[in-house]
Amino acid sequence: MVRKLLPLDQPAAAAPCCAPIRDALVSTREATTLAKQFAALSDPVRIRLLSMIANDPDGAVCACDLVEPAGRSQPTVSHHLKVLREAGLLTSERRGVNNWYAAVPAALESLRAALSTG
Amino acid sequence: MVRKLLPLDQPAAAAPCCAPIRDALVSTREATTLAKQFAALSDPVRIRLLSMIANDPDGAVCACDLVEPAGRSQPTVSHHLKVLREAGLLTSERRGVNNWYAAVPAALESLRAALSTG
DNA sequence: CAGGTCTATCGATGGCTGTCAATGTTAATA
DNA sequence: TATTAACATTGACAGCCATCGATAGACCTG
Repeated sequence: MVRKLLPLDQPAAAAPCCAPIRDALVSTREATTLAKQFAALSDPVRIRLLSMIANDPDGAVCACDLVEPAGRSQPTVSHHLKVLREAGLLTSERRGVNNWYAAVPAALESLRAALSTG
Repeated sequence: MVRKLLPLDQPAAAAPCCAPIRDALVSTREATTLAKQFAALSDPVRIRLLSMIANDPDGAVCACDLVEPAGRSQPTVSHHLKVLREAGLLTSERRGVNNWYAAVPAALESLRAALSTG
């Protein structure tokens, strides 16, 4: 956790994927999309990683600073970050040797919308 | 899907379990609780089951009416309903031979809160 | 009581997943 | 170029999970 550069900008917005669960009947396709996103949140290590990143005052966190607080090995943390990124909840940007991760607020908002009424 | 009785009342409210992910750092214990709840939503069949139940005009659905639309065997549907019930997202009530399932709006609201900012 | 219906449970199975050690890859530095 | 640091990928393994057929239990009806 040595050579750092600048944090990255806030990522672009993500459109809501599906109709709200409590608003209308969810199609099989929509259900599959939603299930994948919720699956990304179905691990306590990933929840904590996302929490750390989303609450960072700079808006982005170097991967090197996530290994120790996560309490897992470096490959395992890298794996979890990849899952969160592929679910659209995180973006990553390489800056020199470091990899900076930022949350995607719109993606969380999209999931919130799926749990809402109307 | 024959012998039916009356639907059940709306279930009691569920208190929010954890601090919002985007509001403060989530502890390991909170992360585990949240992860379990999100895991209940990490399957497309369960998403659709929850959607069907939460959108029912009567507020409750007989399990017998969920097997065919779920597209899974009766034991599989029973298993998924159990997962949703144990996650606090559904309640069940036996009425004669039938088992009626109802959504727990406060539980969904609790998950929404975990994804909110502030 | 006998028979039928609804639902949960059991046992088995194939696939997925979290984890780590080892290795590969990329980039900065001497 | 050689070395070091940061990070991803691979391979392996154990545990979990979705699924179904078979079965059991509960309940109504005749």
